[in-house]
Amino acid sequence: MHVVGRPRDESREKAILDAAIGLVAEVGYDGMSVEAIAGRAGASKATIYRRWPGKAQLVADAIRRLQPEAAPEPEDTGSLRGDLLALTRFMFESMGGLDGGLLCGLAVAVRSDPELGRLLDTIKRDARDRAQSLIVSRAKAREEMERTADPPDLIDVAAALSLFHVLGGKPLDEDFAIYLVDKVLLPLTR
Amino acid sequence: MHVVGRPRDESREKAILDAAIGLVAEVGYDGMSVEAIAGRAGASKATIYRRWPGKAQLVADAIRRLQPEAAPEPEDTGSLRGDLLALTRFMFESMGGLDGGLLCGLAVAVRSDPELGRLLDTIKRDARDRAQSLIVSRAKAREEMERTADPPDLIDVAAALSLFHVLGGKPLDEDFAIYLVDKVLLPLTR
Amino acid sequence: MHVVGRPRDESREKAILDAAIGLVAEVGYDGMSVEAIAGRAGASKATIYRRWPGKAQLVADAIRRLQPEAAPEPEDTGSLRGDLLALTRFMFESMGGLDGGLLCGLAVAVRSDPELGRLLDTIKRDARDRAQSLIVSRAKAREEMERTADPPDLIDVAAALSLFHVLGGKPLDEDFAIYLVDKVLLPLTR
Amino acid sequence: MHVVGRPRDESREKAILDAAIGLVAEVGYDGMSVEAIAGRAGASKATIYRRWPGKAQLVADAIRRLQPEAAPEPEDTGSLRGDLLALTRFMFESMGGLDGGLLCGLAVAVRSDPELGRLLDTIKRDARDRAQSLIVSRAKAREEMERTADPPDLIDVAAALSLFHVLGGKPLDEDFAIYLVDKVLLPLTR
DNA sequence: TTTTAACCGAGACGGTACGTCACGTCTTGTG
DNA sequence: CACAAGACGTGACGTACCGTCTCGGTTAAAA
Repeated sequence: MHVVGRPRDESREKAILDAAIGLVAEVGYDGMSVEAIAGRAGASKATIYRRWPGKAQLVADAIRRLQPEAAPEPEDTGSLRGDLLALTRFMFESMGGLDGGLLCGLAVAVRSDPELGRLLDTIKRDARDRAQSLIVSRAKAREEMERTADPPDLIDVAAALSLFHVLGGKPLDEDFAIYLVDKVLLPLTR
Repeated sequence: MHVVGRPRDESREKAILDAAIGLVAEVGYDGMSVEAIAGRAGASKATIYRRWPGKAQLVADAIRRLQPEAAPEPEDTGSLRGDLLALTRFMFESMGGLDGGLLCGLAVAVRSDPELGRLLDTIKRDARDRAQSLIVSRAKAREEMERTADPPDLIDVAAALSLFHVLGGKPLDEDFAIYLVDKVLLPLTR
Repeated sequence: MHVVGRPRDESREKAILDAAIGLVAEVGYDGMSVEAIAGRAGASKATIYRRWPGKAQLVADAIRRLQPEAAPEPEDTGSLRGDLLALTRFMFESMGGLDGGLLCGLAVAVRSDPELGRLLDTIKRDARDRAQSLIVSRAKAREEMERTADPPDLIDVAAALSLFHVLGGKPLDEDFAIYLVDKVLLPLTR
Repeated sequence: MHVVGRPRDESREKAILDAAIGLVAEVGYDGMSVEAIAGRAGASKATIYRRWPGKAQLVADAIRRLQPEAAPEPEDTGSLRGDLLALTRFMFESMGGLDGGLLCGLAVAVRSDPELGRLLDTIKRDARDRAQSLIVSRAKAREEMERTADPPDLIDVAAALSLFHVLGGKPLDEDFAIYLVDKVLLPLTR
């Protein structure tokens, strides 16, 4: 362990990740260069490579940071449909930055950083564990669902369809949210 | 239109696309070089760049070719569940090549060739128009579905979940097909 | 020997050589392409390669054509100095096109066509054989030179200095002609 | 001016120029590739293109380096003829590498680097300023030349004739040196 | 008159070099 | 030590040119 020498300037990390996120969104994974990240962050390549093993891992980390550290407690809207809509809208928001370009970065980065492969899980895992069970139990309490119902992972379905939607170049708007809830999620609870 | 000059050797196109597909599958989009494609195809870079504007578009085209030109008539298995399973298995097969590496190629290529964005549509469009309506009408005839039922685009849902599944690094196996049909597709028909 | 088939269109040769000369003068040997020659001549590459083995030989041929087929009888100006000046001016004229660009073409072409190496001889050979002896004998008749004088090849010297001059980027103007005659050629006759 | 950053490794320059000279001599300007220079120098194309704008300028620089930085003091041989012969032999030596291939490189490079056009001057400028005046003043002291004599630039003449000679494919040997001195240079001093 | 064979323009082909750019490593001086 | 700056080797990119080839079409001598 090193006990002497100049300590790392932890502010660099944020600057670099912010620059990376911005560039992924603007020009995509392939269109950006590590040099551009360094330039925008006012950092140097040496600093970047001292902290991350490569471009892919850096971008992976940057995307990871995009996810909210703590999904807020899903609010109780009073109905299953309302809860699902709120969940969908929240997911849209947290995927907001994930337009085509960012997803490409993700898809590529996933190759070099298998651990990032679980990011897609993470997008929904917390939500599922803390949201789905809550929403479902509320719905059962309201007797909107049968006690014995065992729906599939709704968040999986919602995330998958949203990803598919956005990959096709279409926007994650209210129309799609309503379609998603009324034609897919809600029927799956019955 | 050009009326004179040496005509293009159309056999080159197939050779080049085959080489591209092979390399995407073996080393991934980033790991392959245009020169390697040319070498494997017994072609020259000039020939490649005469036909495609760049690497991304070439790979996009190559992936496009993977799709079956004509989806076969979906067989009548005698039950809605059987039909859906057959459809799912067929889709898995036609997505077979789309492992992680290939999907990365796709994800990157999609950026430079918006038209490829509609590939995801194409994966299912024909199938939907000729399969979903057939399967649904058969199911209604068998009285497995209500006459008035209007399920969402089942193929959309199936494709989206499959893509999501494979992006997470998991295989498109029989277990997942059964989960997909029994927990998602079939419930959506009710 | 072929006795049947369409005979060559001899007009193509001139068109191609003219185009080649023009391009050498405009953009230099390296800056021009065989395709550009073909385009400017309204010809095709096949026609060019049917007649010349390569670019260097074509350019060599084109430069060769620049030389006058027959040097005119050098006029008798009444004095040795006048004769030498006239000779020098004539040489400048016949080297007129040989600016830097053209000389580069020549220098490169000479490598691939040793026969062209003798072009530099040709620039002066005829002149020497038919001019130097004439000028010298006239001068001896006028008693401007001793009967026994045996000057070096004046045209060699004139050509070499002119080439050197032009390679340095300086123009073959009247000032240089007078310098050449008064400071070099004339002294060599004494 | 840059005050920070890794300084250039000046040893690379020599390695690259040496490699370039070697290749020009071996295969000629056209026959060599920048990649070959890089390979032989143990350098990379990036390093080459960071220092020179292109192949022509690199070769120009390499040829420039061929010239001796400091022409040695011309020795006093005791006679004008001896001094001129010594000068001629020295010039032959310093032009030694300038065979056909190297001259082609020069001729081409001259186009892209006008400053190199003055290389031909440099071949002789120093020599003239420090040698011609010395040789001439010695000759005048020995009363081999008239005090009032004002010969042309002998080194110009010698260099021009030598260049012309070598361009014609003929060697710069002792025979030519003697011809040059006895038939041209010496007569010009009278 | 028909055949025949070489010519012509256009332009695709395999190759090879060009000059650019990015990656990830390294080597400076400064704090 | 960390850091900014930036040179380094490596290697892919996309462009341009070379010299060859294959087309459809033309032209004149031979049959």
